[in-house]
Amino acid sequence: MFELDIRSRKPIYEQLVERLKELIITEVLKTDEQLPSVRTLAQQLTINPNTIQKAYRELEIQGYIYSIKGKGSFVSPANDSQNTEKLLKVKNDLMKLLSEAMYLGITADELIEVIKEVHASIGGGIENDQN
Amino acid sequence: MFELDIRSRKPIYEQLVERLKELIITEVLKTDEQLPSVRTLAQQLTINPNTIQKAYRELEIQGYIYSIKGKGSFVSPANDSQNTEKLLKVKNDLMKLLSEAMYLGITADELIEVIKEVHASIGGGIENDQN
Amino acid sequence: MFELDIRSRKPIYEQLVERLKELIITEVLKTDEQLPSVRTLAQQLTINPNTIQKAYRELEIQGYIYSIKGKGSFVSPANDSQNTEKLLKVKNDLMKLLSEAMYLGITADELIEVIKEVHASIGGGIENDQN
Amino acid sequence: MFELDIRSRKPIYEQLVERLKELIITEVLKTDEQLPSVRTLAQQLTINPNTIQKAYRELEIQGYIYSIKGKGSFVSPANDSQNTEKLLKVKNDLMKLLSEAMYLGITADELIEVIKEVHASIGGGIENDQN
DNA sequence: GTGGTCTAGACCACT
DNA sequence: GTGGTCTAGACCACC
Repeated sequence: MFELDIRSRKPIYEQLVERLKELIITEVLKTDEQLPSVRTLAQQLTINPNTIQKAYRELEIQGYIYSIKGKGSFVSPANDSQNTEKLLKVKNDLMKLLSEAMYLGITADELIEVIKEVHASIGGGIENDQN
Repeated sequence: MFELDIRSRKPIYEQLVERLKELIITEVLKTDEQLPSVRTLAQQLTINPNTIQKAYRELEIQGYIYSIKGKGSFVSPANDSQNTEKLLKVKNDLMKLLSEAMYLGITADELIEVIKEVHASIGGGIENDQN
Repeated sequence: MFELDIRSRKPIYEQLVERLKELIITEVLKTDEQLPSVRTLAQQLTINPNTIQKAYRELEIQGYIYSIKGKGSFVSPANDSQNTEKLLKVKNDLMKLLSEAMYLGITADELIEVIKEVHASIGGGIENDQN
Repeated sequence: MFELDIRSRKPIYEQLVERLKELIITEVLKTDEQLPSVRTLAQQLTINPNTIQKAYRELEIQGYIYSIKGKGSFVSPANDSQNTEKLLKVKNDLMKLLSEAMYLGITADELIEVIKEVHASIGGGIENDQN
């Protein structure tokens, strides 16, 4: 469920935040569902509880979850602004990466192929025009 | 020309690398053109020369520039030998990012728009659709 | 353990990189084993920590070690994904060097001897001749 | 005749030294043959005369050439110790590179192939066993 | 405690 | 004057 890469240069807590965001956005974790407790998760992932704490705090700040003292942490109701904000960021990143790919000489065919591959592996989620 | 955010969590040298890459990709800086000298740029940005050094070194490793002791730093030609492997990496990143975008529900129209925008800002470098 | 020549024309950090690579290749330092901390090693060698840093960073780029903030630096597993391209580069270098050796009149016997020596000091890692 | 790589990280004068050594060892430049004058070569390669000077001085120190004031620079008589010394260095480098290749998992077959390729492109210069 | 970034200032090698 | 290396010492982020 959580594929943490201990060797990555990206801090563990950031990996956790990203992964949990993804689970929330894709609604694997549904609104008001309880997240695993800090200690449980720490034990499961053999990771320092402080690290989990930090991830949860970050998620709370960003509005993805809310915590109730003595009870635990829960998924916040979906918020459109979250999604659109993220989409904007992703589109921006996409532009940067596309620029780089084009500079390096990616061909239109290759580009199409990449898109098709992704499209197949996801299986829709993108409205397609004619196929 | 260089908008550095000294307070950002992103290290200054990384910001520099990104910005310079952008200038090279968009061909504001052209092949074999000389970059500002380490010291000059350092003075201009009121930043330590070592920091500029680090950025230039990183760009050299990534193949975007080459430096010659006693002469200066210059933009590498776009079609280098190591390009193939770099393209492979970028294509991989592209797939990840596209997956994410599709998960978040990017529409085909938006995607096309992004591609067109990039295409316009670079001005070819990708074999195109209808000429 | 580390014989650094402070007077050599070769930068200290490069000497460090070479030496550490050697230790990793000969498996004196084994996969996931922790390297001495930047500060510790700096003190031991009476060298500035930044210099050690630079060496470690270089080794990380080359894929021989990985570093985790707050934890330390560790030996990367030998068979990494990026291995193929590295092998290609090394094979190329090997060809150049072999050409030079042959020009200088190295004999087949000497060549075989070199290969055997290396083979012995590593102890396999190459599928071998007769077993 | 001189393929200098202006973009290489290796200083130009070193490239010159290496190239000239090679020409002398392979006897393209024969004993007591006159080398091109500093100015001529500088003009030919569109390089600063000082750089040529430095290369010639280095070659003189290493005993590959001798200079006569007012006449020019000439190839020194072949010296066995030069060759053997260089061979030793090359063998050492070969060992390092082979170690690395093996660590990266080069197979015996690949190694043999590399050797054969070089052998073919040189066309002997190595005493061969059976073919 | 660990790695990572940055500064200020020095020195060297190369052109 | 250029890039490149090194030091001494500071501060931050992470675990």
